[in-house]
Amino acid sequence: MLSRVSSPVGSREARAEARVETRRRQILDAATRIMIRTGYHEMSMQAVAEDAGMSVGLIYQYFGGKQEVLRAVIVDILDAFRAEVPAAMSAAGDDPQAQLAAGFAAFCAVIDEKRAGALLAYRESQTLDAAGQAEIIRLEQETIDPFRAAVEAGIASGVFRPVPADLVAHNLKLAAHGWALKHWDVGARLDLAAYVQAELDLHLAAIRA
Amino acid sequence: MLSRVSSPVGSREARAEARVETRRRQILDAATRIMIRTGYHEMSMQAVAEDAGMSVGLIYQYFGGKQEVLRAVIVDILDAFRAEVPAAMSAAGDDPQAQLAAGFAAFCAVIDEKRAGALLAYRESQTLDAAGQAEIIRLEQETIDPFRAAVEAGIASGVFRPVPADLVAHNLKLAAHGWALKHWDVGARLDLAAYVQAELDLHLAAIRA
DNA sequence: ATTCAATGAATAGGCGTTCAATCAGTCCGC
DNA sequence: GCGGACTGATTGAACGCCTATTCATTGAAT
Repeated sequence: MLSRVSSPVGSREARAEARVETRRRQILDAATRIMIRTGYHEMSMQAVAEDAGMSVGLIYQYFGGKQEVLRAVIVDILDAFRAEVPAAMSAAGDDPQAQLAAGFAAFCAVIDEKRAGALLAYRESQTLDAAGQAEIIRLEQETIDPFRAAVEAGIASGVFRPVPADLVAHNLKLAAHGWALKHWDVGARLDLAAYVQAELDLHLAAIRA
Repeated sequence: MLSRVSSPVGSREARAEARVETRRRQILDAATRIMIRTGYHEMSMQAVAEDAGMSVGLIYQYFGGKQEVLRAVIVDILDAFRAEVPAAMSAAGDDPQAQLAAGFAAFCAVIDEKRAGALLAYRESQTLDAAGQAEIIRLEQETIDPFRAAVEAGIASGVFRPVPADLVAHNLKLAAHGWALKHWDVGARLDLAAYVQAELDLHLAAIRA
């Protein structure tokens, strides 16, 4: 194409792009709602169309097919983690312990907010093809890498004893996921704040020098 | 019915029962193999029949339907955990630390052996109806209750500081599951023994008085 | 007049489940 | 022993249902 060079703001192209974004979001939101209720395999494209207030055919204008919708839904959820956890940690100052506490609390908060979506990402991610799975792994590692970095900084400064930093990051991630995965169990006894507090106490005690 | 009172060993009834068990196992093994490869929804009953070396119709003689096959496969896997973990712990003597170490090692060993099956149980258990899910929750709690008991014993005897015992049990379970869930990540850096060792070090350090 | 978003009926394929038919032992009267 | 019911295991083609995807057509904006 390469038609117009430097299209003006508010141009036809810009409006079109905005409409595309709106449509994709409508579809993603509808698909997320339905999948949370029924899971991927029980979600019919007709149901997504109805929930999104459009026709089936239109979905295929914005996504390649059912599996691409799934991939987009999962990436959408994981993106929230990737955006918020590192942000919370760098806002927490220089103390590794404070960073870990802030990052873990943020992680759990996002998980709590989107509990159903987080579970969805968990259980449906193996439905994706290899490329989709690789993308998910990348997003997840980007999310927890700040944990690893904070632990290493703490070891270097002597606040923490020498422990495998990546394993600690892995454990913190598991504990955050655990709030969603085993909510039927843990959630019956603790609220979110208490869970975060108790888990932090344990995980920090495990590594303190 | 109530035909024969006290049927002799090797009677018609006994042989029939043995055959039923053989058949159910053939079906379960075939279904497990296929689901590990493709997942529940992509598993067709025709494929199970072929893999098990029998006809489709026969499966319906031994199981009520596809979902009942799934339930049996999952229960079969969780049963291995429930059998081995408590056994390892009570064989480990009276010291709570030794008990936790033995139980955790056994848990991880079974997970490692049946990694694909454990993941399967994880992924597909939400496909079950309410009764099936309740059974799974029951099996899981039975498996990890010895962890809780050991932690409480340790607190009572002063080896451990006062921590929420059920949360520690929950964390140990997560760490064991983590070996399967995040094997693509952790397994690249550690072997099973090293993982068990490192996790135990962290989890025990977290609770030691 | 042209472009492109939007529709939704029709297509095509897959699969869980059923069931009438077949097969293989077991029992019993002779 | 022996043949002929009888019982229960086994088969697999056929049925019925469901849904992802397509595409000829319509509608609206430029």
